[in-house]
Amino acid sequence: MDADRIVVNKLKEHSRLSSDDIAEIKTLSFTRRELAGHEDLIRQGDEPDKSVVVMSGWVARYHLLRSGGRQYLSFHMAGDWPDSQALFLDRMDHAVCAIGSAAVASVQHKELTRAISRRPSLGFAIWRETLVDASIFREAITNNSARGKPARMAHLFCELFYRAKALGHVDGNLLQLPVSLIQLGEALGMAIATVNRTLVELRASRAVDFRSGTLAVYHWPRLCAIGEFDPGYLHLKSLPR
Amino acid sequence: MDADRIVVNKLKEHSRLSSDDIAEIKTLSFTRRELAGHEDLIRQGDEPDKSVVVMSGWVARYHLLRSGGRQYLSFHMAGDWPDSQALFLDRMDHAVCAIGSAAVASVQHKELTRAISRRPSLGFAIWRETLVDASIFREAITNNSARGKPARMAHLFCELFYRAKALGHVDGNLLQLPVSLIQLGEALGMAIATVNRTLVELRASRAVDFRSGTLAVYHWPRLCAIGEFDPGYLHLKSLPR
DNA sequence: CGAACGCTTGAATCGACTCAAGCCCTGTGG
DNA sequence: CCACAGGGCTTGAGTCGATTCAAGCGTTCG
Repeated sequence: MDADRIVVNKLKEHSRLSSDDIAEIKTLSFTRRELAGHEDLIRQGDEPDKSVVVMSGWVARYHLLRSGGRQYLSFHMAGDWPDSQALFLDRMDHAVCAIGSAAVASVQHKELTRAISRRPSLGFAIWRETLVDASIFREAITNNSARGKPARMAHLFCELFYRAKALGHVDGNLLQLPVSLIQLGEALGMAIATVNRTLVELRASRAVDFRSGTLAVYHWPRLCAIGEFDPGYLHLKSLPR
Repeated sequence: MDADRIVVNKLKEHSRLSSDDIAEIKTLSFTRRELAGHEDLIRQGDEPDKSVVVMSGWVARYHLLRSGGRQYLSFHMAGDWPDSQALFLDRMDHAVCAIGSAAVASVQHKELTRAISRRPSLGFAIWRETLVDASIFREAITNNSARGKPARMAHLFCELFYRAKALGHVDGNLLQLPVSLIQLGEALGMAIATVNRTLVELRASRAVDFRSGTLAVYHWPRLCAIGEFDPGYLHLKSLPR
């Protein structure tokens, strides 16, 4: 799929786009780039001059820790803008890497700001995109701080599945999600041993299974219950299911 | 101080404002409101039609948990826009309450969007404000997920002190911060007993003391070291100290 | 003066982490 | 084609630390 199609599709999740907005998006020139697994796309401290949209696969944002470890902050799939913030914040306070092989498309900031100044409503849509992003971060704070381990993991699964479903990336009850248990632990703030034990526990609930890079949702309502998941914070206009 | 002065002062932290931008800000009509301690200003699920700037005291954002408890997400002092996101996200996914007695000033969204459409650069400044907000949330994820208890608490103290200093709210080495230990625990994801024990531990370092609503910083470099604090994520143009 | 709230502290419990060993699968080189 | 090395996953045992529970103190406010 073309980058502009993906962008329009994504922004329509939460914003109304006029045909002029869409036409403006079509004028943007995207440059495609393929990424190998674990490849860094942007590093902490970089001052990028372009913004990136995910075209396929997954990309993640993370903080580098003093210890050398990572704190994963968010996961992004086709349609997401993992560095939309860089448009107005010069220096990256976090890094972005590929999770499994992925592809992205980048636009020059200059082009984007020109488009925004021509179509302010397009700017508002992208702004809204960054605000949803912030909302997801808030939920992550609560998730990692206030919920028990099984609920925490279930909540992440719920969110990723729900977002992927909204963007049409779910195949039946399966979602390809090539994260390792180590990365899962670095996202949820748990040691790898605990990640695995929690996974075993969740399997026993017969609501989800995550193994070898595939998330299988067997019982959505029960999974939501375990994860205390309420999708309101994702601010999607059309709430699937 | 007038609301427009406070707003200009705050936005100048990270954005360049032209005299036209400032003039536009001065046209906004703010309504002042006094808040008692613990009073809710905005509730989860609300659909506010105005934005709020803190005038004095502290305000906090929080998620209500199923258990009835709270997860505090961020603390805001005079100059901050604790609900800037509500401009473009209709439904509040979190609540805002006063910490101690506080005052806020509100503007109608309509007025604000009108001002933004007239002065796009003003919109960019507010947008940047929301992006810094998101950056602070990201740091909170890392703080609450990856750092040990003393570092976690020290980091929060560093952030609040640094931000307050930048806005001129610090008096010598003292910062008025009327949060209870319970609230501190609900922000940092620790039980109250642990909060107190960690406080004792930090006192022993002779770098900080927090008691009866006052934060005293005795040794800033050591406090930063304990909290692994690097202010880059606050994206301030002029970095004090 | 009594009640309520917030802070403090100790003791016991529980859960997560670390450490360690072993497994499976994959990819590589002999 | 098989052996081996490495990475990721799995699991158990022991340790450590945070939580819970509980009691007591101080201050504030009605």
